[in-house]
Amino acid sequence: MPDPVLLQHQHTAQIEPTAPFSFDATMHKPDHFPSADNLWQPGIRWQTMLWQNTPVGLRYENEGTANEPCVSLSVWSEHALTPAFIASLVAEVRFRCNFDLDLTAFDARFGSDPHLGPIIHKWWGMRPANFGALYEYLIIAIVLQNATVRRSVSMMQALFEQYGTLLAYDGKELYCFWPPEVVDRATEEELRALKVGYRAKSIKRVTGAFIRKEIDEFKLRACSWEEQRQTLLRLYGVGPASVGYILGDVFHRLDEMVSISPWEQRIYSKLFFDQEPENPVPVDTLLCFFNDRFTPYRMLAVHYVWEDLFWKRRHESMPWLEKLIRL
DNA sequence: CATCAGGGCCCTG
DNA sequence: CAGGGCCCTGAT
Repeated sequence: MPDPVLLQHQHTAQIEPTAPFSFDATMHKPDHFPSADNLWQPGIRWQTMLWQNTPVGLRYENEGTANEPCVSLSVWSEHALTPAFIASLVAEVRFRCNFDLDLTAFDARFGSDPHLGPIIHKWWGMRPANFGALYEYLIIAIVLQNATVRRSVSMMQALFEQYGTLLAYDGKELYCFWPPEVVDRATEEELRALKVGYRAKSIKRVTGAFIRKEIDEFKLRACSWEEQRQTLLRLYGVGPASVGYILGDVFHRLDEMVSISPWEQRIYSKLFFDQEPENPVPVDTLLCFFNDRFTPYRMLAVHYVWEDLFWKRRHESMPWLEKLIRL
């Protein structure tokens, strides 16, 4: 391991998310594969962040309750930060973590639903969240493609070790994502040496699109849902499955539900129809069902059921699920 | 040892 | 619009 960059300056800010807010169910997603840029324990999430080209180490801490939410955000940096920098960073994490999401309409509509209601109350205030930048999510999406979880983890780790920056703060050592310029300078062969295989080409070309400013995360936020979809689909190596995740997680499209991959199909079949994975419900049937039941919150509704399943998995073994996850 | 499919996507015919 | 190929890895 390289010598970490020691972050010695610490700033703190208080954030009050909208109520209701579930800290743990929002700030930790048990279905995400572990990656060296973050760490979680109940009540605390550590997360590195490259903001305005400055690597920082974040610690989110729960200091509130579901109905009186309060998050204390500590920011570690190599050099002292200006108030303007902190302010823009706080605004950005408010967006990324969905701290301003208003769940009241969703809760009112589905809170007494026989299936969804109990799950909503169990994870009261949970919201979809994404802790990184669009560029970073794209890299993760590419690394996820056509690979088992174990392999995705090792590809991501190799990329961090080669191109990321190791940060030391708050007694932790975590990698920070690289700016696109760093991977832009790398060759495809260099990437392939990290065993990312044919994904090297996608990583290079997506990185190039950011370098050439063909895509801008902040401009894209203001675009329509379909404009966002088309812009993302134009990226080489990014198809409908990756775009679906990005529209939901990065752009908070709570009704996104377009593509269902075979493994998701089998899990949905079990969760919503109690069908065994061997003979799953057809994708079209699932899409119609979600459409009828959950519009305009198809992604959000499914997110609750999905996350509930993966939280359960932490202390309950579910052999049918283990088979589908393929570690 | 060989073969195959995996938490997709591109490209070709 | 269907299907082969793609890097690698682990399961069979």
